[in-house]
Amino acid sequence: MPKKPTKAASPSTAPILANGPAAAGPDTAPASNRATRAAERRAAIVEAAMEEFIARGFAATRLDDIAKRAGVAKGTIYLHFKDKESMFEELVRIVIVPVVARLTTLPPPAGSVRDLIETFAGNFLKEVIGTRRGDLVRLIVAEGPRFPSVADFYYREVVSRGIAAMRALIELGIARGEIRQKDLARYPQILVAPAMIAVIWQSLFARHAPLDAQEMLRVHLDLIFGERRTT
Amino acid sequence: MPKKPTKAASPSTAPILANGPAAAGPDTAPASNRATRAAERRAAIVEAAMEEFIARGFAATRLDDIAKRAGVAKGTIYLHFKDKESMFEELVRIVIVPVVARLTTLPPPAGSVRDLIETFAGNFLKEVIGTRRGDLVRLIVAEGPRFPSVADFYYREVVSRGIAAMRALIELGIARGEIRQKDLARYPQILVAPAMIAVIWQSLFARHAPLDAQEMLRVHLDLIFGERRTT
Amino acid sequence: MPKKPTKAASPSTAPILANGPAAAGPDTAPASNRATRAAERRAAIVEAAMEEFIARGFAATRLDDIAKRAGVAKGTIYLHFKDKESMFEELVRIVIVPVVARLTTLPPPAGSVRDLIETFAGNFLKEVIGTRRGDLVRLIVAEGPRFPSVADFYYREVVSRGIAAMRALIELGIARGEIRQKDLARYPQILVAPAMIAVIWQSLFARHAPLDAQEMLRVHLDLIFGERRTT
Amino acid sequence: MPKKPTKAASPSTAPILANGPAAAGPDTAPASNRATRAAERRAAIVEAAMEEFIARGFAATRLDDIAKRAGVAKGTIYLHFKDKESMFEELVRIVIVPVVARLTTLPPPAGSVRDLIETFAGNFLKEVIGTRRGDLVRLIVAEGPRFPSVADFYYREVVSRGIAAMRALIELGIARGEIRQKDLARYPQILVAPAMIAVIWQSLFARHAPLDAQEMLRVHLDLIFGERRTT
DNA sequence: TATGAATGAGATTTCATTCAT
DNA sequence: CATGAATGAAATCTCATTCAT
Repeated sequence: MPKKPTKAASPSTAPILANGPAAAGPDTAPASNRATRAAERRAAIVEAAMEEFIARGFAATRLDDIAKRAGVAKGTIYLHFKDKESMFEELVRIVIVPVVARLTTLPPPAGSVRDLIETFAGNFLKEVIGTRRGDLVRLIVAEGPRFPSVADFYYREVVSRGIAAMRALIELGIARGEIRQKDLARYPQILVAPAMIAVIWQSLFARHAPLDAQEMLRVHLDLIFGERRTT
Repeated sequence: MPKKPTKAASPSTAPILANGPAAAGPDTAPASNRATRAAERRAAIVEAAMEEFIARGFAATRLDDIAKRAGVAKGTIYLHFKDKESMFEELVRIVIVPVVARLTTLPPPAGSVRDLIETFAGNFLKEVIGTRRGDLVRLIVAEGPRFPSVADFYYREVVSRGIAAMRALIELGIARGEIRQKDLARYPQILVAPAMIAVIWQSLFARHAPLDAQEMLRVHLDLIFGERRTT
Repeated sequence: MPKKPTKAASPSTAPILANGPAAAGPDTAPASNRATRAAERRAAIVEAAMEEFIARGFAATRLDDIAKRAGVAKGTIYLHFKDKESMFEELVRIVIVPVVARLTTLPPPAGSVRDLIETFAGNFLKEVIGTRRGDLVRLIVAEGPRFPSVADFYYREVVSRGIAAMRALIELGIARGEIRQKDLARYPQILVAPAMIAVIWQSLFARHAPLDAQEMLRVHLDLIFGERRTT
Repeated sequence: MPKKPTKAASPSTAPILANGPAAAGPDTAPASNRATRAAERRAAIVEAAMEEFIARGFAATRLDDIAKRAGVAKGTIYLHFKDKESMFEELVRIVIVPVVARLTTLPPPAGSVRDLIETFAGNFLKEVIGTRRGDLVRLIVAEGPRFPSVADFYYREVVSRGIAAMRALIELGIARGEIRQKDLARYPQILVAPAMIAVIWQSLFARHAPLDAQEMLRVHLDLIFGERRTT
């Protein structure tokens, strides 16, 4: 087995769960009450588990390593999660839910559809491609078949909503005359395909041939909206 | 862990390695000489290992199951492969090489570029999406980061060549006036992105929302070549 | 292979590590705190491993048997030792160190050199020949070539020191006129050779022809110091 | 396990079984008839097995390696020996018998007892210490307890005879007035002890502190016979 | 007679899970 | 609540032995 890279492969070292004091690492100043401490520990476990699962996949991840990285004892993990499997399943939920929550409170749709999509793609580039969150996508692709509940959840919460949102945007674009090909609304996957490819490419082939995701997405949007006059 | 489905999840039950009598299953009539028998066993192991790796991933696959499925004793595997890891690495090579070989002996480019690509895409649909070979792509995406040599090999043998071939086709399309957007040649990934997405979609979400890959690819090609007059 | 004699061949059943309550067997009353219990288990493993290694040699010893004999689970061994090999290497150190420690705190040299050596030889007879410690010497002879680190350690800690001590005694004997042959100081091995032979003889040939080691050593000392007038 | 030294540790590379065309290596010109060929193979197996057993001990020796070294197939070994165990037992006999045979046809006792013993010791030095045959002695010491039949055989054929021969020599020396200490005849082991120590020393400690066995034996004989006037 | 591919019991080692402290 | 030593089932890998060729 390729020896364990103690550090995750991802260039981004920012925690996958970002926000609030509860997400702080284990060496933070001791919080006031019991409940807070427990929440901190739980957050540390989630964070650590995510890193390990991303770096090694479900089966090859050791609870020992998660515990070490989270700065807790092995037994502590079992106070928060039933077992390794359900930990993995819960984890995906825990990590994805806030992301979805943020997406559903989108900025108000202003400007052209292309601008909307470009803004969205820009965020996606910044926050997903080449980050831990991108690795999470790859993790779900990798483990999905063995964790139908994970695949189900991901489809329900992320994919189906994303597809619906894209379809709405496309239809808006068609209605406004920005997009000429009506059939595109039937396959919103086409709109996001290059972005997904970019995510995977970064994980696997970045060191062979770096990919300028931003520029690729621009070319792709030109294909859909027509090339821009001015830049 | 989702209890082991002895049968692979893949809908296609055709062997991933297709050709010749040597690839026959273990219940074939006994062949003449020892060398042939050995080759048969080896092929059975490769076939069985591929199924198991696809169904469970590298770490969760048991050599015991591979042996059982191949109809050989556990020790026999070690006559053909050094250990589990190098078996996995060799396996990917063994399975991919003939595919690449077939691709490089492509039919002579005749007709329009769109026709060429459509023919190619048709083959791809038939032979990859929803088949074991598609699952293999997903497996490589899943295990690539832990098996850099596999990712390297796959990039070198499949991805870089595929990208080059696509770029050549795109440039031909541009030269002939079939494709208007010149920038596309810089990102051939855009051309194949929907096909890759289709592969992954089939593995993960087919039961939630079946995807008509053929139709999606047609829409995508319309985007690139312009919509067809007649259908 | 001569079927496994569950009990060691050695006549002495006293533990090779003698001292303190921590060395007690597994069926002792449970001690107070965890650290003590862990130390007890470790001691039990060391004791059991020594017995098994002596009885069967390194390669033929099964960790299963060590675990059974020590009254612990197989996995427990790996909490204390990295693997079988380093267990063996550590074991020799663990067992030898206290012996060496005791030897270096020798009784103050009093009386004639011959008396000194006879006292020493007497202790050696009682504590080494025909005991587990004697078997340990044979074990080191047996496994030394395959465990250079063990041979090194044994040479450094035991042999070179023993040789040096014997040389000092011989030179003292020469200076006092008790020993006439000056060259003996160049080969202190001659002084201890019969004792070593006795150790090996007991392990291998005792049942064919018992050897009165004590008497043999007396004859040998007569050779060196001259025969005693009275006895 | 200390990685297998493909070459034996012994400095002497001469075969342990020395003589006659039947002992020739595997790449000798093909002999005339079947029986000869079979004898050659058997000899090659014996030779190879001895090397491997000496280098690794009984349990750690692989039949595969013996076969490879002997230049025969693994199955061939089973045409000559029942199994690994009885191969080891027979081996010791096969190797030792001719040695004993040679010893029993000793040169006629001429000259002083000391000269006799010195001649004998000289041969011993040349033919045993630091050679494969010396390693064989160590092997018997190592494996004896697990192979009582080997220890028995060795005691019967070599040790008891050697002891008897030494005793006879000692008694002759006493009768002739060369040896003054009469008790020595009761412990002929004392006579050979330094030689045995030298054998073991070479195997284990030669690289830490080389031992001039010849000189040590001379000093020892001086102890027994008195120091020589002239040299 | 000789081969060496195949076997499968058995060895070492790992690691998710438990539970006394 | 938290711990981490202990467990033991299960995994990988080895190798003496067999047997069809």
